Amino acid sequence: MKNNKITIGQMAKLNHTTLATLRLYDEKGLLKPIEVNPKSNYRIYDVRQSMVFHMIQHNKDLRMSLKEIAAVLDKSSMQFLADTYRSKLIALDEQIDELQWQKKEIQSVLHWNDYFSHRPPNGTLTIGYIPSCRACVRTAVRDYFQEDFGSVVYDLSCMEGKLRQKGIRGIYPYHAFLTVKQEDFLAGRCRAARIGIAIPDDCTKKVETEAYESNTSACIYFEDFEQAPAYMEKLLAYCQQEHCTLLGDVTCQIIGVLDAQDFRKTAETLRFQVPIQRDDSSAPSAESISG
Amino acid sequence: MKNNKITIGQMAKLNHTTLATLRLYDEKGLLKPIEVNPKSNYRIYDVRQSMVFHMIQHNKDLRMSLKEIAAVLDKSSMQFLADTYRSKLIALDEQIDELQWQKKEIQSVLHWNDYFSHRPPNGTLTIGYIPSCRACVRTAVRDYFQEDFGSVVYDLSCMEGKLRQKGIRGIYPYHAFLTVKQEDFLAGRCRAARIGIAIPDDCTKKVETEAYESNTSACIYFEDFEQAPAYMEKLLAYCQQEHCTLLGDVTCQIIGVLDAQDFRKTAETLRFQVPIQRDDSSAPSAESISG
DNA sequence: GACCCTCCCCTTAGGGGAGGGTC
DNA sequence: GACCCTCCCCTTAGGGGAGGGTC
Repeated sequence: MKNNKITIGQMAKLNHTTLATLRLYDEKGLLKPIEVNPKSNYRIYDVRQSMVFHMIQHNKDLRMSLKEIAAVLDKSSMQFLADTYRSKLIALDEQIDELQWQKKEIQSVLHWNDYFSHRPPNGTLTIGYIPSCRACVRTAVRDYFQEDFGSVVYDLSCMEGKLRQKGIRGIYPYHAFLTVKQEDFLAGRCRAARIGIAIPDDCTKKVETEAYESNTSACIYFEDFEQAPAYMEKLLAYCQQEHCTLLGDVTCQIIGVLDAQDFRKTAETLRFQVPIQRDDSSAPSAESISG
Repeated sequence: MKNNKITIGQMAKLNHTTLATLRLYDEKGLLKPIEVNPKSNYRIYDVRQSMVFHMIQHNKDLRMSLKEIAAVLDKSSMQFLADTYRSKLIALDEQIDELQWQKKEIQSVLHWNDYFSHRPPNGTLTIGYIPSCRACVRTAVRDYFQEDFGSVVYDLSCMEGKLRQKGIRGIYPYHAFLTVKQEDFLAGRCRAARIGIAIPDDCTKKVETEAYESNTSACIYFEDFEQAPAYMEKLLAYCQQEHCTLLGDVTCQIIGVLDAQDFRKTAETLRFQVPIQRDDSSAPSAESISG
């Protein structure tokens, strides 16, 4: 080390970096050697340039791009540095929020995964608790049950696209559903009335939603959208047999859309559900549907 | 839309994405069209593939790479998906910690920046508060004051490299210092005894450190390392004039290392400081150094 | 005429060579 | 012999063309 001069190899070793990095910084104008041998092109650095290297490295630790770092070096202004850092601080808070969202989202998918893995088998009839939610809902412009699941997917994709534009993401696995009016259900007509997507609690201010109260529902699980009418009939029969009074419209809840054996294929997992009240007296009441 | 079949353009519009993205996913095997016209190579998708696209998009929102997503699709296993997500959760916590560190680091640089901008001018003599710290310290193997600032930079870079390997970063702007023994100071010998780097409080367990207590010090600010001996003499004269009793060794604190006008150049900003007790009585005590 | 195709070049921050001079 | 040089290719997730066929 004569006059503080060192070779690129010594510079790299001193700063625990590589030749490629130093050459890149030279090329990008971040850190140029103080001297270049004109015939061999050998780079010569001053030891004190380690300080500049440390500054660059520190700024990289703060996730700044080389371009941003170059701008700071070019300006060489404390004011500019402070301004840059202050805007970084704001961006950092947003990034932390983003990571928190990702955590929450992963946890909710893990929960769904667990739920899906333990869902009742095809055809199961039950009476169960349905939690409340808020949902973005549209009137069905076509009768999905007369078409096929593709038309449901199409309309849901359109709706999800609009939700995304409003900053609502993570609607996977689909918290989506169709509804069938109670009168159609009773008449055995499997006809879609509305289509909806449940919205996470913290996003309900971003879009217009409707409240769905928690309730006790009679449910039937099934796995083929085309068989929906048949399963709806079974649910109706079940309600009659169990002496249920209907308290609202029927929902066709979409539980899963991907084939559990091949995620690249679609396979519906569905549940018809209708809020009910069970008649404990054997004598049927006026609203009872037991025939 | 015949039989749920749509063109690549319709698929892109439906999912608010681009042709380039769909072609890339085709190439990478993430999402292949159900059909390709053999003579025109036109891609045909099934609307229901939107569901697969949504899954891909959702996983991208969770910062998964296309390779990771492809692995999930290839395995098509709920167990594998859950395992992937659980390891993501752990990684996310680390990333959040990292962002929190960056915030803290930026705030500390902003604070330093403010301090640096308001530092007393060259040659200022003061008596002031010096906060406590813990530092990683080495015996000086050469006398920096007889060489030049390059040798300080060299040794600090070596020390910082070792600290980095132990996971201690962000030692910028340099919280570094040299020390001079009290006896040398009194004899007017500007000779380095030790070299040290202050360690952030939350990292003191990662490396062996020594405690430096807070104190009241007589200080002199200066800006040229080569002039250190002259400024040390001035500090000594000041101590005598102010009837100070020395309470420890002298520290040559490095305040800044980069040129405030050109961040690519080095320019030292320094402060000699020595812990003292001021003798309020005009009669000098035994330890007093007033001549 | 609108839509789709396949190249091809570009972006970040280097890593890892090959082939050839230099201290 | 160890060190350094300049290409050159590679990685991510597409964006933005050009030039040419297709519905």
